[in-house]
Amino acid sequence: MCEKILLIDGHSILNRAFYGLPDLTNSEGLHTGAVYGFLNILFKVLGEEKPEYLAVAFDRSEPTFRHAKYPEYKGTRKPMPQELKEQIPLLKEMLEKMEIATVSLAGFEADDILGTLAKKGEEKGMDVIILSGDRDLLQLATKKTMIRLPRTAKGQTVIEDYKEDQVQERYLVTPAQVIELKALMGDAADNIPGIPGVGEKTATRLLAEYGSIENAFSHVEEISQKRARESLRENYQMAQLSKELATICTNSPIEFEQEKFQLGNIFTKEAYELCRKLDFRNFLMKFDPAEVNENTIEQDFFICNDLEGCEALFEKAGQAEAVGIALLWDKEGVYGAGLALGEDEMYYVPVEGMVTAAYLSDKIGRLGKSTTVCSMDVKTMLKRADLTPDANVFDCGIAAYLLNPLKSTYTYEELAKDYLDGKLLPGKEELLGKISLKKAWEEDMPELEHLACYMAYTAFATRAPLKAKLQETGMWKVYTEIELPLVFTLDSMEKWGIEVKGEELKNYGEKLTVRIHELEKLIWQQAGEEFNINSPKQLGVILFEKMAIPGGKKTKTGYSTSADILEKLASENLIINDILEYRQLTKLKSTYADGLGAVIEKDGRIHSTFNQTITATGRISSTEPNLQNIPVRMELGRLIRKVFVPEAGFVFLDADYSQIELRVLAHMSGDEKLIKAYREAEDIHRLTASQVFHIPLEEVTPLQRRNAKAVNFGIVYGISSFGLSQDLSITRKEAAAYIQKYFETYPSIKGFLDGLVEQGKEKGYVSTMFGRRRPVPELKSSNFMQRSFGERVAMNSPIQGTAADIIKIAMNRVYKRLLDEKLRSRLVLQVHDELLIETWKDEIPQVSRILEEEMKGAANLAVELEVDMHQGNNWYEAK
DNA sequence: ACCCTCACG
DNA sequence: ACGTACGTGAGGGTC
Repeated sequence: MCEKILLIDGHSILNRAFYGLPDLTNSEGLHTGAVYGFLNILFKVLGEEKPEYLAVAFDRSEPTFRHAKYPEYKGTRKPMPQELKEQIPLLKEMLEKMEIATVSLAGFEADDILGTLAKKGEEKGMDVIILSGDRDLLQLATKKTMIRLPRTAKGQTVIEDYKEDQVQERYLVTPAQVIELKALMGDAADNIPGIPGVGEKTATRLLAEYGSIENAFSHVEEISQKRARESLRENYQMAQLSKELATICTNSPIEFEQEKFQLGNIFTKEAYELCRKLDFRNFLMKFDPAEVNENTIEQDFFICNDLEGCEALFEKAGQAEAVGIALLWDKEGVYGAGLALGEDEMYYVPVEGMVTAAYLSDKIGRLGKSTTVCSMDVKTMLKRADLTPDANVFDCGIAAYLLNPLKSTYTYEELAKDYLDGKLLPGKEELLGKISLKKAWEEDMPELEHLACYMAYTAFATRAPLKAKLQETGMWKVYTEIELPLVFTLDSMEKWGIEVKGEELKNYGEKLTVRIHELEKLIWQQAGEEFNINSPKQLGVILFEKMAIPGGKKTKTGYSTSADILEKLASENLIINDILEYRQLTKLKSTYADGLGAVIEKDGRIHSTFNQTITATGRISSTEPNLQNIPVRMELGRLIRKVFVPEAGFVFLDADYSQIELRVLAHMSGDEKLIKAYREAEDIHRLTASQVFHIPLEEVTPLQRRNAKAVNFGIVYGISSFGLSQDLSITRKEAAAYIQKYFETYPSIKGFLDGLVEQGKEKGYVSTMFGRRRPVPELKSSNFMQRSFGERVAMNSPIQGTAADIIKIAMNRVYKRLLDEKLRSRLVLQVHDELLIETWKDEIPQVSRILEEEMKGAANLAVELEVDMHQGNNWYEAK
């Protein structure tokens, strides 16, 4: 086997990555997408080729010998975008840290360096691989030099390989003739003119017949095509110059520094740190942990796998002031636990022999009574650890969420980076990759021990800085009095779940299917062809091209077919109504009938997950399935609620706050008139209409009420005349007039909202009544749209967030009272302003009282918090 | 993986 | 001139 050298065309591959892939930015806002793409392809090719030598060539900014011959060379290039430009030094830094040789030479392009090194490599008897995005390089292909050209096909990167023979096969010319081809055809990118009137076809034919431009010229009279013949005659000199320009120099004055090109370990500690900094998580696992880990935490990891040892360990842990705990489990089993007794004392306890899942559950439960159990995610741990609501726990994920609710994940390695002076720990993905916990456990992988210990370590070590920051920011109370107790409340709701009648759900779905098929036929009939109605793309073409319904474009990718657009066209086009009904029914079928049916568990109940660290405002969210968006507005959809039923002997009590956000607004703004309105009014929207339009309450028309209601909503969302005009289908001017009248009617509201924006700009965040913060970085944006968004967010978040705080407080109190008063009734759902309690029939009066007292009493506002309550034998009836 | 659409508050 | 209401999650289509 020959030795092999890989030569890379640096700029060309970087360019390709930049234009071919979505841009990325790291947490500091650096553009990194092109560097990421470059490394991706580098790793791929290194894996395939396994070369002994490697060099990356770059162009330089100085003029080259080609400019001396032809000053217009590359003269029409567009300037490189800043986002790409700034990635060049970044790539060079990365290559340097990977100890990969980079080569450049004043007066020469990267191509010339590649050509020269390829030739020298061959002379040394090596196989040569050239990686570039530029087809011009094909002229360098030989029997021993292969050109590899990556391209994107169907979202996947595939590499075309060319040795001498493949060039001939694909382009019907020899590598040397690639130069002639380019000279004949010209190259717009390099500003090489070529022969006008000669394209790829003619050029290839000329070369097949005459071999070269010179020979073609000497037989110019024989060329049958008139245009080509005359053009070649006229432009022969230019063609010769083009040929010179297109020829890659293979004897540039560059050394073949064999030693420097030698490929060593590219996965150095320095490169690792840069990958970290750039958030290239996918690459981190390529590095050898032993090599890159500067921290010596792993020295302090111990395994404890016998019962006696565990007894002693938990005994000692129970006496510590706090312990970090990480419980490793998934649906298939419990695998072990990590314990941190100090920053330099971590233990891994695998489930094994006498140390069972139940043993760990019990031991962790006991720790909750004697010490503070710190965890990255307490609620998840509660599913397999016997901790009661009175346990002492610290939840690092929730603490970090409060400190910055805009992050999408709160993993231990992120928390270590953010709260332990930038400490770099390997994350789960990096340790285990795609390997499941179960597999790692079965095979006794050391990475599982490391995962458990790092997680426990982080939980332990971040507690103090997180607590300090929460106190500094005034959020310690929100944390201890709202969020932490809520962990237990939500855990209980998840565990109870809610019964769903699977059979009825199936019947409902089948009824939908019948009508869906009818509609499908009707729609196809009217369209005159069969097509996928679910495809907005196909539907757009059918409606707005084939049927030529006037409606026009909206989105970047094609026509908008959303319901609000279609509804405007419905009156004149019968097909539209059928499409709208079809859409409605397929939604009900796929998301609800089928979707919910698929997640009913063996106990006949659905156990959703309530996420506490997702939203920017402080609300909770619900997933797998989402039980916070079960249909209610349309009757047909609302019927789904009939399949949600209480267990035998129970009924549902459903309690919801009446206009909680508007009441919060009244309180926070202190607007006397709005507060007074709430004290008097039965129907706030009607009263708003009466006051805004200066008409007696009795004379308010339904339309006026509807408009006033929309304005009330708009205010809460961070009003804009455009948004309101869209909602009400009125002009912006009219919308602006409504808003102005509203602000005149309730004068303190405007001042309050402006104050929120002002505060957001000044402090960088806005706050709820209880001190929960939301950062609003958009307010500093130079982009108008972004800034406007920031302003609306600044106005909305304190209102939405305060309402979220209030219902969370109410939930905790309701949950506590149900426990304290030893009731069988249980909280099962929260839908932002609504609580659903599965109520033991004998307890109905008591639970009603509890709900009313705790919901109304959750906050003391200048206006009453009003609660509507209903009872029923299913969720439909209880609304 | 991303967009569109639509369900809820 | 920009081109939007605030906050979510899920399913289907497309590339």
